[in-house]
Amino acid sequence: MGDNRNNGYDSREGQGTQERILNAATKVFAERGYKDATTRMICAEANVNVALVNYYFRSKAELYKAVIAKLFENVAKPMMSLPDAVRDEETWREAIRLWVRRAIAICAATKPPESWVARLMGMESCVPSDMAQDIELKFSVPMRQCFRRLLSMAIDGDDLSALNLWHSSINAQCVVYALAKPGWAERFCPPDIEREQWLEMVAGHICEGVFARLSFRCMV
Amino acid sequence: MGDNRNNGYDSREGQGTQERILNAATKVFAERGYKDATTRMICAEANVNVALVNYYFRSKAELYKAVIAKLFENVAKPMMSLPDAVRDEETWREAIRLWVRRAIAICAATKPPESWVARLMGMESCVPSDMAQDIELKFSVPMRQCFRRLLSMAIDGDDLSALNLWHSSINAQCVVYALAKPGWAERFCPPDIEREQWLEMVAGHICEGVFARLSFRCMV
DNA sequence: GTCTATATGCTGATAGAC
DNA sequence: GTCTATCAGCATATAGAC
Repeated sequence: MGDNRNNGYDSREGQGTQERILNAATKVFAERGYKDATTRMICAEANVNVALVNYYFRSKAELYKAVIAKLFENVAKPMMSLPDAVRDEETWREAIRLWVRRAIAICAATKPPESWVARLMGMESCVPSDMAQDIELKFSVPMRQCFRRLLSMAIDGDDLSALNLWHSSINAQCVVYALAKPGWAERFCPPDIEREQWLEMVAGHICEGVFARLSFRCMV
Repeated sequence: MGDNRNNGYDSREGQGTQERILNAATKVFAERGYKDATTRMICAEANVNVALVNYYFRSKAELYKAVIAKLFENVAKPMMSLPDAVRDEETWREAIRLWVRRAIAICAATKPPESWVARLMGMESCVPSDMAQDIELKFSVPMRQCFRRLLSMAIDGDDLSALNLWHSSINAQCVVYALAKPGWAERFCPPDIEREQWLEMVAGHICEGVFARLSFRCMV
C-alpha cells in the first residue's frame, strides 16, 4: 500500500482474476460508456481471457452493475452526514460550503476513482443505459434527499417552488462538470489561474449566491 | 403548409428522397445519438432502401454533418442579435432575460425541432462523436461569444475571472436541461405547477441572481 | 434512381478441451 | 479456472441487376 494505485482499482497486478476484471471494467466503462465498451477491451485491460467475463459475472450487464455498486459506495458516503453537523447559521453555511466543494471536486475530478464516478454518473444522466434506474435508486435519490434536507433548514419546507429552484440551480452548477465531457472547467478557467484554485472560486461564487439570499431558519 | 409538420422536418410524405433521408436522420440521430443510430433505422423512418443513404450522402458520418448543419442554422440565429438592442440598464436586463428564457426554451424543449437541437447538443457535449469539433466551431463558439459580449456590458472585460464565473454559472443552469436526458425539468417541477410556467420561474430565478449582483456599465 | 444480395468486421455469449 | 474455437446477430458499405 502507499504506492501509486488508484485507491484499490489497479487492474493489472496482484489480486484475483475476478477483482482484476472488475477493476478493468470500471476503467473501461467510465472511459467509453456502457454500450461502447466491449468485453474484449475489458479483458485486454485486465490481461485475461475473453471467456472469463461470462464465467465470473453472468453477463456484461451484471458486470456493469457490480462496477457501479463498488464504485459509488465509498465516494458519496462522506457527504451524507453533513446535514447532521448543522446547529446554527454558521454551521449551516459551513455544511453548504463543504457540500458544494465536495460535489464539484467529484464532478470535476481528473483522477480515478472520482473521475470515473463523475463520468459514469454523467453518461447515465445523458445517455442512460438499461441500468439507469438501478443507479438512480441506489445513488442519486439518497444524495438528492440529503441535500434537500440541508436546503430545508433555510427554506420553508412548504415552499416547494423555492426549494426546487434552489436545488436545481445549485445542483446544475455542480453536475455540469460531470455532464460536459471535454471539460467545463477547462472552458472557463482563466489561463493565469490553476485548475484547483479555479474550482475553489467556482464553489465560492455559488455559495455567495446562496448566502446573499438564504439564511438558516431551523434544523430539520 | 400550416398543418402539424415539424417545421419542415417531415420524413414521410412529399419531398425528394434525399430530403426525406435527411429529415428522418435528424429525428433518429437526435433520439438515439450518432453511434447508436443505424442507417437501417433511418431508412425505415424515411421509407427508403438502405443503400440510398450511401448513394445520396457519402457515408453515415457525412449524413450526420448534413443534419447538424441544417438543424442549427435556424434555431440559434434569433439569439445572436440580442446584444445589439442594449442601450442602458433596462434594455440590458431585458436582453439577459430574453437570452436566458430562450436558452431554457431550447434546452428544455419537448417538441421538434428544438428538442432535437437540445438532444444533439447535449449528447455531443457529454459523449462527443468524431464530428464534435465541427459542431463546436459552427455553433457553440459563436453562441458563447455572443453571450460573453452581453455579460461584458456589466462586468469589466479585464476581470476575466468574474466574467467566466458568471458565464459558467448562467450557462450551466440553462444547458443542464439539454444534458440530463430523463428530464431535469420533470425532476424539479412541483406537481401543482405546469411545466411552461415552471421554466418561466427558473428563468426568473436565474435572472434575479444576476441582477442582485450585476448591473449595466457600458456598451461593448 | 432504386433495388437485392452480399462482403467484411465487430459484438456478446458459449461449448468443450485441458 | 482458463483456454481455443465458434456461433448468431447486427453494423456499414458496396457491387451489380433492373
